[in-house]
Amino acid sequence: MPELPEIETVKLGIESTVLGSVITSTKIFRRDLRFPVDKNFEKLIINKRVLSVGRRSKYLLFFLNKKTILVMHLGMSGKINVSINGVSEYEPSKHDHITMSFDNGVFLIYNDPRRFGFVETIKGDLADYKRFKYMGIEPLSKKFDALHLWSKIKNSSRVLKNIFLDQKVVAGLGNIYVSEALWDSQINPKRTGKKTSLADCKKLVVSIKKVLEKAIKYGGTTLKDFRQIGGEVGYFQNKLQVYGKEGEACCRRKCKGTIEKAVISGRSTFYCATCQK
DNA sequence: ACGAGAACCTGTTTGC
DNA sequence: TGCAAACAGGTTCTCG
Repeated sequence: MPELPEIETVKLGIESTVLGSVITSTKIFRRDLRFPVDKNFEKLIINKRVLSVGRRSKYLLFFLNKKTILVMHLGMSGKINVSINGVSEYEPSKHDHITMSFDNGVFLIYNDPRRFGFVETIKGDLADYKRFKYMGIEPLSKKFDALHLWSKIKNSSRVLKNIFLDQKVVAGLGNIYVSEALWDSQINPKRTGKKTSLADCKKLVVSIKKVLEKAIKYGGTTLKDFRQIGGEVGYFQNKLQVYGKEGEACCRRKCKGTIEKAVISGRSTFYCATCQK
């Protein structure tokens, strides 16, 4: 489910509710998530204050005092639900794995049916965090430009679909937004890195930023599971141009093509072979 | 050293 | 209708 825009949507929603609050209690109903929840997890976060909330790629970060960072990942099907007025008599629903109470009455529920997500804490410097060590650039950062991208891909014989799913190249794109950004650039997902020019990279960078920013503006994409923190769906699924649209007419002006689906690197990929070259 | 493919897990949709 | 297979937004591990 959640790619960069979905996590950013959650981050923006959660920030205003927990910023400056102290975690008063936490309960773990299942510890066997993608990685087992550390046995000291509760101890490590309780009585700590949220100094800020952040996001890196698809990871949600709670910067707590005493240099502790709480990391949450939502995997494919994860959700975070927040109620502002607390909850009395809480009974966990199916796939609720973790809850957290804050001193301002906020109650947070981490729910993930497939358990591909996880939570963990790290101490000290983010740069040393093992999952970020080899992670690629943030696509919405200023440093992500055509030259940067070109340097990463110009010698690669992999296809662009595959390259953009690789978090070591650009961090935060997933299966939906790769298809959308390639369509927006009019570049074929089967093109190799080697055959991608600097001028193409310019287009790709513009499209990636444009698609991600627009998706954030619309509160992310809800195909099935994704919810904003109050339970509302996102709205970007109404703005998708190719993802899930196999057999439909390409909606680019003057293009008479039809959207095709191909499995590339094991993932469904949607594109228009007529206008994406 | 790298890249493709499998694996992780549950729920829903598709096809026979 | 019923059941089995395929498929789903991500990441990590194994194997060639």
